[in-house]
Formats: sequence, C-alpha cells, structure tokens
Amino acid sequence: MKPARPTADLAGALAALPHFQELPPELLARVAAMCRELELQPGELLFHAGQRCDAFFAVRAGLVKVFRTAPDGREQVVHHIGPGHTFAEAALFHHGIFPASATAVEPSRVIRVDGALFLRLFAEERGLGASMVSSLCGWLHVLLDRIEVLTLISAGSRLATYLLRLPAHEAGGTLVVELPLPKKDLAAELSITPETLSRLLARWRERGLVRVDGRSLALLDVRTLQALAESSAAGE
Amino acid sequence: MKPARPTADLAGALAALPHFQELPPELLARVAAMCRELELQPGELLFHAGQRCDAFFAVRAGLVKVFRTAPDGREQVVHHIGPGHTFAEAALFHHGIFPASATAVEPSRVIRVDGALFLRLFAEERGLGASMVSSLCGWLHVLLDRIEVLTLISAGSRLATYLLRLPAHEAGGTLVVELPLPKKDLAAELSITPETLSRLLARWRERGLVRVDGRSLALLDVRTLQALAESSAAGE
DNA sequence: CGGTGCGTTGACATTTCTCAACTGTTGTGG
DNA sequence: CCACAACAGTTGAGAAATGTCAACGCACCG
Repeated sequence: MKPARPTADLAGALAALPHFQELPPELLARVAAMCRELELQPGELLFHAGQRCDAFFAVRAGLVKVFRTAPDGREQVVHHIGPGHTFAEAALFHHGIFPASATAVEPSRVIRVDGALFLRLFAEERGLGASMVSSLCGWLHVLLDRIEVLTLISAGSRLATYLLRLPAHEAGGTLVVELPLPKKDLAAELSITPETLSRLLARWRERGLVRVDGRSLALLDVRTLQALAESSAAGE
Repeated sequence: MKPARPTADLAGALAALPHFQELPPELLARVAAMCRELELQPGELLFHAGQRCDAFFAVRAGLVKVFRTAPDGREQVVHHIGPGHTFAEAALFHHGIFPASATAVEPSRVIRVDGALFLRLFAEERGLGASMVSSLCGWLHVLLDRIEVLTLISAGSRLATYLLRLPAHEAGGTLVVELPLPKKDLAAELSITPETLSRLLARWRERGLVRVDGRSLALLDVRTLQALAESSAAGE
C-alpha cells in the first residue's frame, strides 16, 4: 500500500464520483485536500473487517474486492468495485467499523478520503447531505440487484443474468462482453465454485451459445441465454 | 388498502424512525402533514415493481414484504419490514420507479409519506440530508447482512445464522426466539424451499438442538447451532 | 361441514460441491 | 537461457445436498 504521488486532476476525479455530482468547485477543493492516493498490488489488503473505520475510498483505476471471511475460512464476496466508484462510506457514517475487508484484485490506484475531516465538513456543509443521499441510494440498488442474482437458484441462471448485464460491444455481428474480473473471482461473486463456472461455459460452448477466449466472451445466442437467465433450470 | 383515520401520535411515530432522529419538532410536524395512514390486509399489494414511485413508507404495525417476481414466476424476497422501519426511500431519491413490489404479510398499518412534498422539503431543509444519510447507511448494512446470509452455501448454516441473529428472550433457562414471519415466508427469505426448512427443523429437533412450537423456537444447544452457522456442511 | 392454505413427510431426480489430477502460462532464479 | 515453482483454469468421478412432485394432517373460517 504505497502512497502514490497525487495526480494533478484529483479534483476532477472527485467531481466524477456519484457522491460529488453537482458540488460547487470550492467544496470539491476542500474534499480534495483530505485525500491521499494509494497504489495497491494484487492481493494487497486495504483494510480488514472489524478494524476502526477512519476513511472511505474511491477506486481510480484497477479493481478492488470487498469481502468477508466466514468463520470456516470461506471467502464471501460482497462486491467488486471498479473505477469511479466509492466504498466504505456506509461504515464511516454508521458504525465506525469496517464490516468487511478490502483487497486489490488487479494493480489498483485508490483515493483515500480521511474520515474525521470529511465528517467534520459534512456537519458544516449541509449541502453535502443531498449529494450523498442520492449516491447511497445508488449503492442500495446495486446491492438489491446482487441479492436478486443470488436468489436465482441455478448456477446457470446466475451466470447468464450476470453476463447479459455486462456492458457489451458488437464485433462482427455478435455481441462480445469482457469479464471485468478473473474467472475465479467471478465464481466467488456468483457464489459458485470455479469448477462449476468452467463446466457451465464448456457446456454452453459445445451448444454454440458462447465462444470463450480468455476473459472475452462472444454471446452467440442471446435469446437462449436470456431463457436460461429466466429459467430456474440448470444449464440444461 | 383502506385509508385509516390518522392516529394522534403520528409525529411521535415519525420521530422514532431512524430517518428522523434528532429532527426539530417543527420539521417533524411538517413531515407529518405529508403523511397518510393506510390499513393493509394480508396479501394486499401496496405497490408493484415498475410503477412510478410517488411516496415512501414506514411500517407502523404488522409486517410488509418487499419482493420481486422473477420472469419464471418465482418470488424473490428482498426483505421483510417490521414496525419502525421505512422502505422505498431509495426508489424515491434515485429512480422514481419502484424496483420491487410490496405486500402485507400480516394485517398492517403503514404510513405513506408523499414523495413530491417530501422531496421539496428535502431540497429546502438541508438538515434532512444528514439524518437520511445515516439511515440509508443502516439500510446498506441490512442488505449487506442479507448478502452474507445468501452466500452461505448450505441451507443449514443460513437457517442457523438467521435464528441466532433473532432477538432472543430467556424462558426457563433456555433461549427462546419467535419467528417474525410464517415459515413459508422465512423459507423464501432464506432462499430455500419450505420443505427443506421443515426437514432441517425436524432433524434438529430429533438431535435435541431445538424445540419447535409453532413460530416459537427454543434453542436448546446454542453452541452446536453456532457451529452449524459457521460450518459449510449441511444440517448434519 | 367443506374449503382453503400452511406445514409436514416421503420418494425421487438433479445439481452442485468435493477431491483429485492434469494443462498451460507466467515469472523467478540458477 | 532454461528449469522450476506458483497459480489460473480445465476436466473427471463420486458423494451429498437440495429441489421437485405428491400426498396427507391440521387449523381456521366461511
């Protein structure tokens, strides 16, 4: 967790965060003054569950995994956070304790916003409340979607739903999506084992539903995938 | 969804909500003026997913279920909401569309806070922002817990975790918890089938872990239940 | 008294996890 | 430059858990 030398456009990066939309520049500057930038290597721990929460974070580049470690050693992924998103605000405002741990999946650069300073600013500047409310609501919807995926019974529908929600780009007449994370982490996010994920993709490949090339997937038969996503049956 | 005649202590009920902690009485009164009270019979729909969101709600008495209906007709429970808790605020602030449906599980009385009026008040009175931020964070933690439970692999650990988190009271030397909802709804919340739930409780009863009497459960062997909650193994 | 809905129990089919071995790639150190 | 270790991903075989379908008891309510 090396401090990185601050980038010139820190305020600009902050302004792009959902939290700070429509915030006057002078307030942005005050927030920027509370920030430090950090470099994280894959596997490096940013904070761990139970630790006192003295900051919240924004991902600038890379990918950060938020997870809990179950008593039996199993890792429960709460969420993966990509560039332009913040996390741990809820801990700061609510408990003052991190409810989960965070680590980098890829080499990452994160912005650390000092908790004590931010809370003080928040108390003074009531305007901050409104912008944070709307971004917290956004978080709520994200978690809601995740719950929706998790309550899907079959691994196949979970995976199909996930794939179809990924931003897709067209190439040569077919939809192509890029997995934003390694397959093993994707499996964890879907709460299935890497083996099942591998087997599902293999089956779908044989059936001509997808073409797999590393992390990039061509969705060859979107209709059938949609049917799988909606059905409670397995990969069939 | 019959309108109920307003109760005298409406402002008092509002003041007890997490949203409106530490709110000056005059603001509370203004919020109270935006409210209507409703009576709901079991199964009665309060709103459905996709509908325009023109209000948010607080449960006064009874139990309300928030759920989505999956394309295959399956019902996915997002959460059950008991007295003293609010819901649909996120929809109001974020999308303006209900992301889920809500219905009463038991005969219920809910407070409906008009959305348009509340948003206007929210814009004027910046003080509202702070109190709502903290309550939204509370919601985030609730959903986080729910995700944690859902990622627990075995039905047994899900159930045990759920039971152990229930408020317990002591009776005759043993811990007793009351299920806040019918077993069939509990099963839905845990994302298992009613049959599995029934079988789990039967097994645990035979092993002397619990004693079941309708909705009231005596936890006879808390240590083993904790072990089950933490283990990834099944009910064994 | 008959209906309706919850909860229980049984038999069965199916999916997914577990354990294990094997491949391919990457990166390190001799 | 090569050998080796470390790790992600794949594939196989078997076990175990949960879902499905079906029938039944039981309460509650008209």
